[in-house]
Parts: sequence; structure tokens; C-alpha cells
Amino acid sequence: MSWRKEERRAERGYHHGNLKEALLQAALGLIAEKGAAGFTFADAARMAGVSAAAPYRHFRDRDELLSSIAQRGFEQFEARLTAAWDDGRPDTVTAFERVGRAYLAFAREEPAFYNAMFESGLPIDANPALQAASERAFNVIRAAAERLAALAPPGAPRPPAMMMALHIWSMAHGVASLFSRGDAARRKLPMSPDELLEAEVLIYLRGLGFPTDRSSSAKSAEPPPVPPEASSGSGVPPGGTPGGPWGKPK
Amino acid sequence: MSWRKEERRAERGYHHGNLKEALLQAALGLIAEKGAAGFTFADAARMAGVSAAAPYRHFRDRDELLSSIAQRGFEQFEARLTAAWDDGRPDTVTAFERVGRAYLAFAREEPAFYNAMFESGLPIDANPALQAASERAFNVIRAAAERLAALAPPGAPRPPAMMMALHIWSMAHGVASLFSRGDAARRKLPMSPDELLEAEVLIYLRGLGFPTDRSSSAKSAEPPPVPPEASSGSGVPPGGTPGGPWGKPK
DNA sequence: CAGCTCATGTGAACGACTTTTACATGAGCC
DNA sequence: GGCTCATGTAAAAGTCGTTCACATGAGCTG
Repeated sequence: MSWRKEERRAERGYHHGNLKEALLQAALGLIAEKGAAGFTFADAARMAGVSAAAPYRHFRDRDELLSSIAQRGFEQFEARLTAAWDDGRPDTVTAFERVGRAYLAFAREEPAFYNAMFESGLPIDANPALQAASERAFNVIRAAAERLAALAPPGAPRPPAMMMALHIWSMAHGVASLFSRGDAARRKLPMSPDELLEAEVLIYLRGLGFPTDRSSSAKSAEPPPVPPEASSGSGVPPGGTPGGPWGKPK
Repeated sequence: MSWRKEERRAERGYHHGNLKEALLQAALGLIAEKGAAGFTFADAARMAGVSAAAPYRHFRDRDELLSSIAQRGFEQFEARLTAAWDDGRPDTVTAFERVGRAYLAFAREEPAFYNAMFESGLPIDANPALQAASERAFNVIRAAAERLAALAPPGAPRPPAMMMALHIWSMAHGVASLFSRGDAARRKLPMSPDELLEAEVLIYLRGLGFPTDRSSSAKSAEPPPVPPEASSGSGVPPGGTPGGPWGKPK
């Protein structure tokens, strides 16, 4: 009937038991609340109920805590993008769009992670592990772009997948940074950030010669695994809105 | 033969004479060097040769100095975008491209301003003057988009200028944030940020139905078929490179 | 169980920063 | 010449990041 280690330690004697994790969680909350710049090492310690010196047993300094959070962020980011991509189902363009929305959703729903990853000003390429994690996340977009490029329409030249990936990334990051968070999010837009990005990507893909209408999707030589009956999934409809990527052309 | 005020004061007696300006300049240098997060009020004071309390005669607090810099940044930004736009000369698309490059050039050449404006985490919409300045800068892009939308090709529906402007802004900001500065700028790209953005915008415009080739400028409303000859061009020719917005279609 | 050891936490201390307060200086005006 | 007010200084309080010597106690070893 003896308690297991974690449970006993959680009752906080002299030794905290989970301090590292507790600090990470506390920091996550603080960053979400006040930004990575305003986040304070001492505050995290206080929130975990330990002295200001305790965190140094688990992190070399404040920056290492921040890096740890960014690292986790990139891992979760990668996971979400991978899930959204779902190996290109039901069709490549739809899945691609879903990745874009997942990007925005992550920026919106995980402001602390996003902040640590992209807005904290910490030198990503100084930390190999961090850089690798960010690389893995980007590779999801890259792989998706690869698949998209592979089914380039017959008439058009095949665009370099790497370039497409960088373009899509910059669009998603730009929209997320400018409109989907904190400051400028209040800027009154004619459409939601999700719609804005979706339209942007669709127009871009059309510019590359991809058919972006579900109706005209399965023409030439690519795998259309799914009949055109659109799943009425929740959230944003998977295709472009009827009438082109933007609402009312008139 | 008496010296004029400024000159006498510049010799620094008890009163500095230009402290406000000196602090702004010092801060600009410090931010360019160590980022807005690392910039320190005390350091700026030291650099100006005054005590740590002196700056409080000119700025309510550290944030107000930062806001002042961001404000100036937006003003210079607007000026540069306006100059780049040059009222749409010699033709709308060319001028539009130039605005994009001006955006990146500003981010690259004025890292301190750009940092204060977009990466310092200060609440832009909390300061009406700042918000207005940022609005004015954006309006340059908006006006350019308006002109572009006005000459929409006959076949295609006319895209909302506001949406176009937001799209272009997000592209420029995304490329600048991700690839054109500090951290991830080291990420090895297949092309320069300038080329990346140019291709992105050109593909986007083509997606809207705009002719993006100078040669076939006033034709019809479809993506022009591309001859397979690829230019291995260096530099960034102002139009789309012949052979499409990217280098080697192959 | 005694005792050892090492990971983990504490408290005190240092220097730097932000901001406030009381005081000093001197430029411009009568 | 003297007044006054903008602009500077020094000192102090409070916070942070960080280090160091020391305390605690969990888990092993016998």
C-alpha cells in the first residue's frame, strides 16, 4: 500500500519532486499572460512555491527554460501539422488547406508556445536540438508541398517544392503574426484570419496552375481517392467558398 | 559672435541640450545590436553620458522610448513604401513589386526600427498615435492594391483591394520575419528573401488573373504558358523572370 | 537500521536595472 | 541681478538574474 514516488513527492516536503515540470507549466502560463519578454524566472519559481534559486537546479539559466518551452512547442507544432496533413487525405489540396488552418489554430490556441518559438527573440540556430525540432516541423509543410508539386497540372511547369513550402510558411506566419494574435488582432478585418489565409493560399495555388475548385478537381493524372461528396465537417468548409476564394466577387 | 543655443549646449555643461534626441539615437543603436528585449534604459543613459534618472525627464518610462522609436519607424517605413510605389510608375505591377522589395529592404537595413515596430511586443493599439502611424504605412500598400485591383483583367472577377493588401502585407511580413533577419536568416534557402518574396507575389497575382509577364502584359486573363527555356539569372530583374516566377521549372 | 551520498532545495549576497524622490544647476526672462 | 522652471544628479527602494555555501532527506549499501 505504499505510495509511489511521484504521489508522495507531490505532497511537497522539502523536496518538490516535480519542480522541472512545474516550472515549465508555470512559465507557460506566465508567457501566455505577459509575453516571453515579460516572463520572469523568479515569478515562475514563486508560482511553483520554491525559492528563487531552486530553478537553477533544473535549468542553466532563464534562456534554457525558454528554449525548453520552444522545443516542446515545435514538437507539438509538428504533431498538429502532421495530424492536419493526414497524409494528404482525402485529397492533396484539401489536406494542404487543413495544414494552413492548423498553423493558425496553433498560433491562436497556444500563444505561449508560439511566442517562445517565434517571438521570444532567442537564437534558434544556436541550439542544435531546437533547430532540429523546428526543422522537423517545417518538414511537414515541405513534404506536403512535395506531394502537391508532384501532381502539378499538365500544362504548367512544376514548381520547386521547397519554394512552395517556404511560400506557404511565410503566408501562414505572416497572417498569424499580424492578425491572429494579441496586438494587431484587433485590427478590424473584412474576414477572419482563417479565411484570409485560406483565400491567400488558394489564390497562390491557382497562380501555380492548380485547380482549386473541388468541382474541377479530379481531371487529369492524379489520385482522386474520394468521391466529390463533401464531408460536412465542422469548422471551415474544406474547399474554397463557391464563387472563388473570396466571398462575393460581384 | 555668440554661439547659438544648440552649439553651446552640444558642448555639454550640466545640461545636455539634446538629451531626448541623443537617447533615441542611442536606443536605436542598442536595439539594432541586442534586440528590443535586450535594450536597457540605463544603457542608453550611459551612452548619452547622463545619469540613469535623466531619461525620465523626457520619457515616462522605458516603454515610451520604445514607442517613440516604433512611431518614427512607421513614419520612415511609410516614406520608403511611398517612394517605392512612386504612384505606380512606370506600371502598376512593376511598382507593386518594388514596394515588396522596399518592405524587405527596410526590415534588413533598419533592424532597430523593424524590431521596435513588429518584434518588441509592445501593444501597438494601446497607443493611438502609434496605431495611426502604422495605419498610414499600411495604407500605402492598400492604395497600391486598390490601383492594382482597378485594372483587373476583363475575364476575372475583381478581387477586393483590402484583401489583396492584407495578403501582400502578410507575405512581406512573413518573409521578413522568417528569412530576412537574425535567427532563421541563416537557414539555407534556395533563393534570397527578395527573390522568394518576388516569386510569391507574382504567383499570387497570377492566381488573381493578372498578367505577370512584361512581354505579354495586356493580353487576356489566364496564366501564360511558359516556354521551357530557364533563365539562370542572378540578381532580381524587376519583372518576373522569363520562364515564370521561379528559376528553373525543368 | 545506521550511515553515506548526492540530487535538490534554501538563504544570503552581488550587481544591474527600473523607477521615485529630494535636491542642484543654470538658461531665459523680468 | 534675481526668479523660475526645465533639466540634470544622487540616493534609495524594489525587482531580477545569478552564484555560493549550506541544509535536507531519498535511496542505496551493508
